[in-house]
Amino acid sequence: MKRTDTSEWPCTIARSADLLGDHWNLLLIRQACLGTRRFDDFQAELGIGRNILTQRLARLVDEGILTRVEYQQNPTRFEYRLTDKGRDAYPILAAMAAWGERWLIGPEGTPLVLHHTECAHDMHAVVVCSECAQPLDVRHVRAKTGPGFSS
Amino acid sequence: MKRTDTSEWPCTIARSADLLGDHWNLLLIRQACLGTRRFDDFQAELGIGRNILTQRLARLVDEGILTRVEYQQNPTRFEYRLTDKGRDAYPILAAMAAWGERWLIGPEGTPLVLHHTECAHDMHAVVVCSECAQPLDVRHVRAKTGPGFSS
DNA sequence: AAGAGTGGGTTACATGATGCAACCCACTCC
DNA sequence: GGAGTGGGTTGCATCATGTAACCCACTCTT
Repeated sequence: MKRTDTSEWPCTIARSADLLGDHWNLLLIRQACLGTRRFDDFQAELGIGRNILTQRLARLVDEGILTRVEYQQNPTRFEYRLTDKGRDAYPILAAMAAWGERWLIGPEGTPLVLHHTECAHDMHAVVVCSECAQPLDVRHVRAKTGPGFSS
Repeated sequence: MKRTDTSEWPCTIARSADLLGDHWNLLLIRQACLGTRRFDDFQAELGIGRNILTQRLARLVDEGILTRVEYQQNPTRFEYRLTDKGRDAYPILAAMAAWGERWLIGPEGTPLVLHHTECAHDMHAVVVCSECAQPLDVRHVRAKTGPGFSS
């Protein structure tokens, strides 16, 4: 049966999860953030099947994460570029990378180091509160229903 | 065929995606963060099939995100509690919620509002640089290979 | 001019993963 | 002794995936 659709649930995590709760989508956005734009490059870099890639790229374009741009005519060729919405998803990936760095790597150390060109330091992502700038901890966060809460 | 295993890739995003790139896992962690601990509660709150739930809980326990604790004998009953590793994944969910709030909701407003008890303000998550505390933007981040880079 | 790319897909097929519903079992409560 | 409760397992039909082969419109090489 079809995978459960959570995109309409009254929870922004569930809605995001409908798109981001798919490893190929996450990896495609990661690649796009790293500069990949062409069908064959995504395919070669991730080893994803071409049919699945077609399907995922279509979904991401549909959701407004990527745009399909013609970059050449005769023959017409397309490339996939991040939109603002897609670019804005990067912090989520950075947070996942930071978590993975803390919990998923062995003694060999991180495979990838992130460098922030703004401050010229190697860094990792930290998720903080928009109001007090303190790092978040589940135990200090409460969820209340908001105006858009319904079904 | 089996879904591609990315847990050994030399990229912390790919490794995290192997676990977090699954909507049920994300939603289970979310529920656990909200306080759910029992099999039947997870099942009822998410509407997930019982066989899938069994399988996912086993995986999460296996990965050290949850622990299966006996909370009663005669008959023996178990509950699932977040570990430190699991609790530490909350910021990722919070980042997803913040993104969802910006891009996935209609004019009706957010269904859920987060309240930070530390500073007593309603807030949203922001992902910043560990060194300069500025919000991250893909265009200012470069990835370099680190010590653990191999296959 | 024939043959080998290149870029971006589609098709077919075997096998895994899902959703759904029914069934189990060891208690406890009424 | 019949109805829960909590935590699962089993079976089945249908989807989604991985793999690999095939297409097509051009262009470049020999």
